[in-house]
Amino acid sequence: MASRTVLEREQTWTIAQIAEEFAITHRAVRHYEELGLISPERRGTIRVYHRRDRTRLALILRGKRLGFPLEEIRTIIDLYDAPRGRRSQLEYVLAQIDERRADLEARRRDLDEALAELDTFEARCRADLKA
Amino acid sequence: MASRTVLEREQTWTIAQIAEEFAITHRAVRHYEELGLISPERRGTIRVYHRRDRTRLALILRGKRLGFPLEEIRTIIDLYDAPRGRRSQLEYVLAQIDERRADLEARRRDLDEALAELDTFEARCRADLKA
DNA sequence: ATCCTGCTTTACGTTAACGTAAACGTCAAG
DNA sequence: CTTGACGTTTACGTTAACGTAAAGCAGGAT
Repeated sequence: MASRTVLEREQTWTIAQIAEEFAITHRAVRHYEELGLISPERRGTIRVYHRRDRTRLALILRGKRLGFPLEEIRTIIDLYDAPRGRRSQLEYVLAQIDERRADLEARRRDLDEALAELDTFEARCRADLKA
Repeated sequence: MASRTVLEREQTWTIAQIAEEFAITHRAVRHYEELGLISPERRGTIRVYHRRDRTRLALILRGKRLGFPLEEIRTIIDLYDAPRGRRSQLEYVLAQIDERRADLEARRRDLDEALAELDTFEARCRADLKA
């Protein structure tokens, strides 16, 4: 094995690696950038992705799985690294968090209801099987 | 108060009432019908909605809130009143149920993670406030 | 008879989230 | 030096889920 650089000077990734790892296309990655969801470094013309971008991508994809539109996802994840500086800002952020939480909890209620219905439905099916 | 019909001969609704009650548009209701998600009775040319349609609409809207595409929602709710007759059918349905459950549970994991992150993020904000 | 209200169909428009193709720069390997 | 392998921009295409007219029927009120 080749020796590693002793000072790991912050790892970076290419767009191909990112796409591969997150199982999406280059196009999708650039699309998220167009919408301002990520903003990779540029070395000349080429995009260079850092851990920060990967974190954001993970959040984006989870947001998608949860059914949020990309624009909304952007405002949400922007919250996370907003400059939590002035008091007014902080209070605004806290309010936003409350909204988000309410939204997510409503979804969880829906989800739990759906799961419960699945259960009772499965029970009916199993009963039919024995008959 | 006017006297009610003693034999309540199964209540029905017009498209306007349905749209109003579920807070959606006539267009959306018809759209769901085009995709085969509901199939109201026809009296002449006019659509007549029964309780069955209302049940389905509720399921549709919940599916939407959970981020499922309409086509998928259709196959799901069709399951609910599939002719649970022959054994082979039943086993197929049970398999489908398992898939659905896996899907929903994955979503719940995502959701719970998101909520957890919101919590820790809120904590950080509150800490900043005291500083 | 005519007008209004509610319902209908037909059909084109719109937004979101990419897909897909074209056309071009670049750098290391053959 | 030319050929790939990757990367880039530009731009039109596509699917989903309706929105939005346009145009017409049907039955009750005026």
